[in-house]
Amino acid sequence: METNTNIKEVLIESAVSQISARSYASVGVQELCELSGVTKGGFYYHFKSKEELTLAAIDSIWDSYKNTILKPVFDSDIPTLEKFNLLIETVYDHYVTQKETQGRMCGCRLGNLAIELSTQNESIRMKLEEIFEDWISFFEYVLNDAVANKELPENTDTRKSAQSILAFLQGLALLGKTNDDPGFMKNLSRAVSNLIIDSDQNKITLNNG
Amino acid sequence: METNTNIKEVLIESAVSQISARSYASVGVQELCELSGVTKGGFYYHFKSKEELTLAAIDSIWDSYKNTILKPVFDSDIPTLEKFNLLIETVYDHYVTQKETQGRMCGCRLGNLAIELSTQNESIRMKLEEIFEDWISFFEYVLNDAVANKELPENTDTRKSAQSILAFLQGLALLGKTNDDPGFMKNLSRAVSNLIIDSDQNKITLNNG
DNA sequence: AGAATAATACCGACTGGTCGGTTTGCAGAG
DNA sequence: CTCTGCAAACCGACCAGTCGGTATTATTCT
Repeated sequence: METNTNIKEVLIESAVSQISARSYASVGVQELCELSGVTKGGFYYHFKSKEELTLAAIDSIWDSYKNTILKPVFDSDIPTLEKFNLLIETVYDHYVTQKETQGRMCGCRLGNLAIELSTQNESIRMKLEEIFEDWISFFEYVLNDAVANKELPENTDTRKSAQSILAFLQGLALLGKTNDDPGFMKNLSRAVSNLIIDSDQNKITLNNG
Repeated sequence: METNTNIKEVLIESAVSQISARSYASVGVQELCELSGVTKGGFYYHFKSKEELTLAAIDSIWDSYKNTILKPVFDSDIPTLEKFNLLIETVYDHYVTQKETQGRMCGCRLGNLAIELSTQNESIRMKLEEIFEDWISFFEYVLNDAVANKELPENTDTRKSAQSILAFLQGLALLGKTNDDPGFMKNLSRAVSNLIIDSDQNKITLNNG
């Protein structure tokens, strides 16, 4: 007999959308089952717990962020610094769309889970820690490339800069969510590049600034 | 008979510490009562709901942040830009202490509630929106002062800069919480001042940079 | 081939417990 | 005798997770 492979995927999709729109705690397994046309038994046949489903949902969110935001932006053929400006603009557009389609600005799906669950669920915390590390490493790699291409000076602290940029993104998402308004990111695309610093914590002086 | 005014305060204190260490959803009214030596009847005599207690807890947190962090830092007699550097260092110390005393890095208590509840509880969301607005206005006021004192140029975008600084703080707290490590803020004190931008979104060129 | 057996994929009623909140009881002060 | 300031018992709703059962397919044995 074949597994209906859709069940897992449909449940993950429901989990992503519901948990993102509300919170982990407020979304019930029963509710997820009803939304997905699955019974409780079906759920627990495929996932051993709500936590396990959430772990799968987190992977799915991260894949989606990489494919729909990071890759398009950083594969574009523009100078490195402009890529980071474009990133902010793309994320801004993303949140505007979110607000239009869901009626709400829900912030970063990973940041939301990180804050809600980091002190409560160690395996989820660890997964998110790894993902944020991937995210930071990705930025770091891009910046290292820019150093190699002489777009940035040798003494650029690419690690700290990458961390700062992710922190800035997460913070803007938090404020945007609180105000239910993506506007916090508007007109800040150029501000990100200010977070690229050298090893003495001074801002990099740009050629094209 | 006199109201035991301690009950409200003790409950608020318990709520602040428990909700900060875990989450709003995971902390029960019953539990709060037990920790505070109060019965449920007592609780609901003083607060009409868990939400109302939380609203009071949020006020208490904001008061505490203002008195123990913002005032000491910004009342100090140093140049404006160094105040922002000092802010980051002070917040870092705050989180280090938090981790030592509670065994956990729990992030910003207001940011945590903002992310968990903004999509679920409109009155809490509005209260946090107001508090963040106060916070931003405070930074903005400090920056405006610096412009008036010629510490910053005329065309400084104090509003956007203030927003960016708060976002950065919140983002660093989020990453720190996820990694259960305040280290993200270490050696970033000088980076904040990079977020002070002019009306063309260029970083302010400093005299003392 | 065909019967017997096993494994898979799923169903939905049910369990023990927790939730926020209510109702009633009651001691002491005015 | 009443009103305040609680205490204690209680309420229905809901929670994640379990369990006995079933239908369908795969495998083994003859």
